[in-house]
Amino acid sequence: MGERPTLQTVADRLGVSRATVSNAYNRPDQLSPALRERVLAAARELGYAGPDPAARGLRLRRTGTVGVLLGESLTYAFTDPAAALFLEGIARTGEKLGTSMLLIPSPVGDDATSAVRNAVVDGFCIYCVSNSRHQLSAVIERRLPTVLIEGDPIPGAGRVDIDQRSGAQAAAEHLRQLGHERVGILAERLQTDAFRGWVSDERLAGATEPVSRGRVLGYREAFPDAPVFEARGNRFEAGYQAAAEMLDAHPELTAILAETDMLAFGTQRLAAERGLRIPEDLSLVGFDDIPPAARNEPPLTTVRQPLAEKGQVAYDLLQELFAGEAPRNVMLPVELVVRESTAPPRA
Amino acid sequence: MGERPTLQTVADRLGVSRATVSNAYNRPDQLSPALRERVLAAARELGYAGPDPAARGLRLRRTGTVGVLLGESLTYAFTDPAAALFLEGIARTGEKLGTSMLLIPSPVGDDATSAVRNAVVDGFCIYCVSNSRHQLSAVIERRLPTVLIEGDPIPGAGRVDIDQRSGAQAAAEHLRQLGHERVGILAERLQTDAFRGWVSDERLAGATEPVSRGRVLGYREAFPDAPVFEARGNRFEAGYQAAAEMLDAHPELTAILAETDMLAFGTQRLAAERGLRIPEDLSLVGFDDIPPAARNEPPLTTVRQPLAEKGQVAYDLLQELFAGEAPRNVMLPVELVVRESTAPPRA
DNA sequence: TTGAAAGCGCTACCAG
DNA sequence: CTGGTAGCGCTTTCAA
Repeated sequence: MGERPTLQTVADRLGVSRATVSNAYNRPDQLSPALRERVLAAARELGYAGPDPAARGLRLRRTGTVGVLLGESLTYAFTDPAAALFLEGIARTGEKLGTSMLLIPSPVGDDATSAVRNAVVDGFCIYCVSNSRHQLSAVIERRLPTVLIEGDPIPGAGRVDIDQRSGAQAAAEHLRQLGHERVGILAERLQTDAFRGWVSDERLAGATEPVSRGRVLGYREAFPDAPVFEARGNRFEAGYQAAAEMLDAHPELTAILAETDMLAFGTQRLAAERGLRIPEDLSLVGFDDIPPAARNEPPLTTVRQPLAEKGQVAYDLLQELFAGEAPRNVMLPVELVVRESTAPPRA
Repeated sequence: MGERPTLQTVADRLGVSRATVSNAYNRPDQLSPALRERVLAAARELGYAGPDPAARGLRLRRTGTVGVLLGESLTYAFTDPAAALFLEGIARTGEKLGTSMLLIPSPVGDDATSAVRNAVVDGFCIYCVSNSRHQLSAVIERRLPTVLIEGDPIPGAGRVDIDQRSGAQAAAEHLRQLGHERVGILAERLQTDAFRGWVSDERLAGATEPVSRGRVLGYREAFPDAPVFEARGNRFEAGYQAAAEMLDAHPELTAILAETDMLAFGTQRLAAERGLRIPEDLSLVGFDDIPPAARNEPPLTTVRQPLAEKGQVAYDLLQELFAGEAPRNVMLPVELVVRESTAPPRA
């Protein structure tokens, strides 16, 4: 114990200079293998774990870590399958390069930005953080390479996106072609507030959340008069409750367009409790195509987006920025996947 | 652009000393509010984002980040619900304190340890990493506060654990009391190799993975002769395939004890395909009580462990170590949850 | 091959 | 309340 050993400690022990010890770790070709071995042995003996990462980071201006900001609480990362898959994509790519991934919380406290300002990272990935302007500007101030995922553009930052709107439109069009005319739309947060309830045209027009805005507008393109209910949070229960209000107010509906698969699952549960069969009594459409969608009973009609690939591409764009290249925008394809939760409306 | 501004840049601009600028950020009570405001304004104007985290970390020997090691690939974090819930517990606790969480990969490459050695963190949480001895010793060498989750003890490290063995034993005993005599056990990795297949008594005796070892031995306590099949990976498909081999070889079985809920789910799928009803034709027991277990059809009998709490407690123990307290061990309770996937064997 | 010296950007101490 | 000063532990020329 006692003093924490440093490069110097090891150097002194061997009677060599700090530089030599440093080289033993970072540039093995700069010294004889025998000496290197001696250095490493001495280090082991002294309990020296190698160059201190903080000091190294200071000197090198590089840490091998990318920071990830999640819009919601950090717990979201592990709760929402779509977010999890995206992160898995990032993780997988980082893993290949041996880089770590720093999950940065959005504390509700007074200084939401301190975690951003203190993050020892080489760059940032921002996933749906439009709701936390402060955090966003803290990231921008850091002037580090940054990639936005499904967010409104920021100058200098790369972007990876999917075509929310045309995906949603295709799904709605699918319902229309089946003969549906009375459909309800279940939305997730449209603005940065904590609203929950029926969505007015004004609210929809003023929507600030890019994902929700794109999807709901896409749905509305096929069904301009469809009622829209805004759930709070992308969770099963939120979908369940939103569906309840929707069907209470509009028992005439023959189909539900949910903004996400999670909301669709909640809707399905409610439908089951009310004795509505899917798709015979009610058609149901989701968005995302998270893995459970295909395993669902009945398998869910939904819009597939390449979730893991999104993470991978985000990481690649970040690499490009590290390399000094100009920021790029990438638009990933979406695809309507028709399964068995949609059918023509009852006669 | 150009030069990245530093504390000094801001100080020069205002004609004050570095210390004053530093104080403006870190000790607001050390200077007049008016001056502080001027400093912050100048910083904003110069595009200075606040003290550099790397330099700060070097000076303070503290970073506000905890490193988390996952045994498997990092993707495991987002794939396995039990791991995800544990991480959520950590995240939630960290979020309160405004600290970030660094996910450290276990690259398969030559230097599995570089990510550990380069991690700019105040401490580590180790989740099931017994399979990567190199990484483990790299962590130990760092001599930072460390907490082990369900791992074999390390001197100086805190530990949070659950009583795998008695939980498993209770589950097995439950089957015995229902009248089962011929049961099969589905295990997950018992040793650090990539084995998959029937488990000999020798292999079981030499099991190095604490979680699997505890659970399987617990199951075996009630059924000393039960055949054990080792799946590769805690995944749905692995459970499916393991169950297939188990039931092919032992069609006489009336119940399956799975080491995890995930393996149980895979087993259920296989059973369904073979026309075996649960629990009428086959009783099924899991372990973990991940959320889908309760929603399963039929609801799964399993052993509940407090997954999120495990993360929370781990974080708390780490805090204690930061505060200089002695490392503690905490054993969290498990509880058999009898649902509808178990019943007496057919006559 | 090796070693001496110059910082990377910051905080904390101490004297004003 | 302010401003010098002394490092935190490291990497990297450059000269030997």
